[in-house]
Formats: sequence, C-alpha cells, structure tokens
Amino acid sequence: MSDTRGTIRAVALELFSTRGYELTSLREIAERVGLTKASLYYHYPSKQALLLDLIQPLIDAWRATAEHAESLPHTEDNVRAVLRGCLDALLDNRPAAGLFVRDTAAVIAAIAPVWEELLTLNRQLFTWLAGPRPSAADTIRAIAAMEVLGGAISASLYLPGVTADDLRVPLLDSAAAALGLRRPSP
Amino acid sequence: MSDTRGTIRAVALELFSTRGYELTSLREIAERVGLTKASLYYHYPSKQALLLDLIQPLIDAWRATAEHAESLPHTEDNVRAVLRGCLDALLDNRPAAGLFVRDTAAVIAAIAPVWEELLTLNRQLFTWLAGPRPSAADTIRAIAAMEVLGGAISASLYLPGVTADDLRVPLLDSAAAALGLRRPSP
DNA sequence: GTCTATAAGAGGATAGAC
DNA sequence: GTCTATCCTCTTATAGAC
Repeated sequence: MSDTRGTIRAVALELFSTRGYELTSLREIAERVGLTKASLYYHYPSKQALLLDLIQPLIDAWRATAEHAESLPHTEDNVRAVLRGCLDALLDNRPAAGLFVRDTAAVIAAIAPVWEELLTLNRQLFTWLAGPRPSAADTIRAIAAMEVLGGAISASLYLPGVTADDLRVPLLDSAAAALGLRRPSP
Repeated sequence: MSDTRGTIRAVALELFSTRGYELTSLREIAERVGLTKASLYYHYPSKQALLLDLIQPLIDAWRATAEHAESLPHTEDNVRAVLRGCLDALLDNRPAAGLFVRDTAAVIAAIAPVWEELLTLNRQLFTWLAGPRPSAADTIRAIAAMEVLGGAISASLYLPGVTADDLRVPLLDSAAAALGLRRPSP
C-alpha cells in the first residue's frame, strides 16, 4: 500500500500536535514521511490546506452535535445527551482537538473562517445548554460545563495513558454538576 | 515619563495575546512602540526574555497559590478557598493567562522550563483538590474543576466585556460542583 | 538609548526535468 | 509522483556609529 496522503496526514497531525503548527516546517514533515518538501505540494496545495484537512472531521462532528442539540427540547435528559454528544465528539477526535486547544492562536491565524464557525457552534451549544431565559450566571455555568469537557484533552497531560472510557463518566457527571444539575441518572 | 520598558511590555502583551507569540515579530512590536527592532534589544536580550517577563507575574501568583494549598488540611472550606485562590490568580493576570491558554505550543517551545514548573504546580493543585486517597474519578473531577476556572479566560470570548466580578461567583460555584461538593456556602 | 546596516538562515512556495 | 534547484520574503539577532 502506498497511501502517501494518509502518511502525510498522520505525520503532520503528530508534529502539529506536539510542536505546534507554526513551529512545524514542511521540511520536517517531508523528512519524516520520506519525501522532499516539493513533493508535499503535489498532495496539498499549501500548509493551511493540510491543517484544514486534519481538523475537518472534528469540525464536522462538532457541527453535527450542535445542530442536533438545536432540535431538542431543553429537558434534563436531553441536556445530558447533548453534553455526552460534545464529549464524544472530542474523544473521537482527540489529536485534532488537542491541536485546537494547545495551538489556538496559530490555528485562528491559519484558517480564520473555520475558527469563526467553531465560535458560532460553541455559542449555539452553550446558549442551548443555559436553557430558556437564562440568567447571567446560567450562561457562565454553561460555558463552565463545556470547559469541563475540554478535560478530555488536557487530562492525558497529567494522566498519561488515560482512556476515553476512563474519562467519559467522571467528565459527564462533572459537566452536569458544573451546569447545576442534580445527581447523575442511572 | 519615558518608561520605554513598560511600553514594550504593554505592546508585546497585546500583540502576543491577539496574534500569538510566533506570529508576532519584533519588528511589529518595535513599530508600534515607535522604536527600531535593534533598540528593542537594548531592553531585552531576546524575544524569549520578553515573553518570560510578561508571564512571570502569573507564574508567581500560581506558585504562591499552590504552595499555600499544600499547607492546608483538606476541608470543604479550604477546598473552596483554594479554588478561589486559583481563580483570583487567573483573574488578576487575565492577559498573561490568555496567552498561555491560546498559545500553549509556542509558549512551551519558547520557555520549556517554565512550562514544566506550571505542570508541576498544576499537578500539586489537583492532587490536593482530589483529597486524600482519591479514586480515579476523584482525580479527573479535580482536573475538571480546574478546567472550569479556565472559563475566566475563555468567557470573555463569548461575553465581551464580562468583568471579574461577573465571573467570580458563578465560576466558583461551578468549580465546586464539578469537584463534587454540595451547594455553595453563604 | 537609539539609530543604520547587515549578517545568516529558515520559511513557504514554484518551475520544470524525469 | 517525486525530484533538484531556485525564488522571494521574512525572521532573530549583532556590529558599530552617534
């Protein structure tokens, strides 16, 4: 198999995630893939296009979650379901999400329109989470609940090797509590 | 008054925070200050040194909080006090904290030792927060509680002009809840 | 303290042979 | 699809005059 494009994606995701986007040069990526810089340009028209290709699945998952949420009435069970949808979107795309979390400035600069869409989706999500006619504190707590889900990314920094299954229940309980819900459902 | 160094600090903090560290050149900073690039080097020996100077107050505040926590017995009131100490450290250093949050990769690369210290302090903090003999879930919830405090930084993205006083109580309640404490104290 | 001038190199991207 | 060679721009940083 010679899935060059796939190899490039894998190497780029690894390097962007560890060193950061701006600090990773196409030369480094090409070297690890076993190509020259010029050959990279056969597969991707620019460094930005490569980045975009990497984070597209995360964007899509995030949008799907936000759009699904909008269609649901704001009940306690649905709130939990939406939180879980967000968490799964992150857990299913951990490397890409980590890229966003640890390298926001560079990602914004490289692909501003995508960033704008993410902001909009986040706004939709926590507005829905805060419920109808929210107080200022409700809104802040909704933001806090989404911050908790970000623990899916940062936790592995402190607990190396922690799995998605380790994180799912504690983070969901924690996010629900941060939002102000009573104890977990069975 | 001709506090050139102070002006440089202010301009650099502003640019690093908005564009990101790697994407801000010394030329840009010099231009806005009204100096040449070369003159910057009279005041700071390197770009890294400038960055370090900007985030030092945050590091110091964070270390003070972590060290204070270690000296306290793990009671519910003390847990709230430590969460509040962390939150105030962030609120008192919002621009610098924002730099860390949105530009982690660049900051790590520029000043790795400082990053290592921050990781260690964070470890101390959430280990203390998780309490003695914590379960795996307790540790994850302690991490989640600290994530909530990070809302102090991200909230202004969605609620422009939100003040420290707007954030303090909801974020503390939310962090305490994320950690698993019962309702707030009066 | 601030300047001009320059070093020394890396970056992304392109042209065109094979 | 991959290569070699090159372009052009920008960067951090230094030397030395004023």
